[in-house]
Amino acid sequence: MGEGVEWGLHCCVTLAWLGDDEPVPTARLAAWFDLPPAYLTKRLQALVKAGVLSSTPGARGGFRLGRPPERITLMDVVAAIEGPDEMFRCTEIRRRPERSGAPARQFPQPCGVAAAVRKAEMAWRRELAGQTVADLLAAAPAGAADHTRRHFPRVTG
Amino acid sequence: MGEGVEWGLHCCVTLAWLGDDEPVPTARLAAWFDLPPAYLTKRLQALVKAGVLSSTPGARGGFRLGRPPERITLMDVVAAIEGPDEMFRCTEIRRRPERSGAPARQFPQPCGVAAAVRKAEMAWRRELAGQTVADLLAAAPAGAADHTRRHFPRVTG
DNA sequence: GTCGCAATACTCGGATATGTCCTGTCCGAGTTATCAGGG
DNA sequence: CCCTGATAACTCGGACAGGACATATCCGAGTATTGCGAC
Repeated sequence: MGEGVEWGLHCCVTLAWLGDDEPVPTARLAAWFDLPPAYLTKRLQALVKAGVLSSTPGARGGFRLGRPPERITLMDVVAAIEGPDEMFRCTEIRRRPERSGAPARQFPQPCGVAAAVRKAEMAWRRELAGQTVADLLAAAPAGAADHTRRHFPRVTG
Repeated sequence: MGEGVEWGLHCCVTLAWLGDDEPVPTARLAAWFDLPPAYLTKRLQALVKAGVLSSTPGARGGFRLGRPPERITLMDVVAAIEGPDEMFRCTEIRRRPERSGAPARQFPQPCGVAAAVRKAEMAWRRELAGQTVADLLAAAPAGAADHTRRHFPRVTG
């Protein structure tokens, strides 16, 4: 997993705390978390394309949540940033004996090995899809939202 | 996930089918699956170090299963090949506002974001640990073992 | 005031370095079986 | 028949090259707000 996932999730939580009265520019988020601004922008754009965030261009523009926190699952964020492809890619190794001279056979689909690993992968995805940004907000300590709302605007971007 | 995982699992299944009367050299496995021999060796060595396989040096040496298939979980193979580190690494982004001028706070440990993702990661690991190579053998089609035993020795390494 | 115009502050998308890790190869050292030759 | 030594067949570990992908930066284009000046 790239670290972009961590960035994305923390940005979502922060945006939720700040509310969506007015959009937050990337420069501020980058300054807050001490991240490279240009690169963070790329990641946020990916979240916009997935509908997790919405962006408003122009002066006083920036990013805000694309929908309420209860409807943003961790799976949404991970999928948007890491890309849609699964972590286990079956290259059909099992068929290669044919290249090496063995006679062709009937193979069940999918490959048993691939199916087994994918079962685990589905558990991972299901667990991610079962948690929302709202859950993260609920689990955060009491003063966290206030602390953010108080000091975020003061950070020099 | 690197493709080494697929290699490792298929090799385990094949080794199980071939039985452990006599060890199987890497060159044969590589020829069977049409894989780069030197690189496959590296992966098998990792499995040996984890106890999944055992190796016998010298002429007529090679690899065989390190323990019965029922006691080799998919987690064992994945951990041996992919390494012990978790896929999500928390870099404690949440603390960085302090660097940017915000006052220090008390943070719960672990970070809520990290905990949420790790919960999903645990589901993935649990699912992998719940399946063994023996399960893969049981799920394979009827003739697969025979087919392998018949044609494997004929492949020119 | 208000209309128009320029400057500013943002996002968006693409092009481009840089770095890190996965993939793949090679070589030397150690270990064991096999085999040939001499007693 | 047995002992000995050489050869061959393997694993093991490290060093190293190449390429793919993640990381990071920069620039031009588009868009909205703000502010200024003229009427």
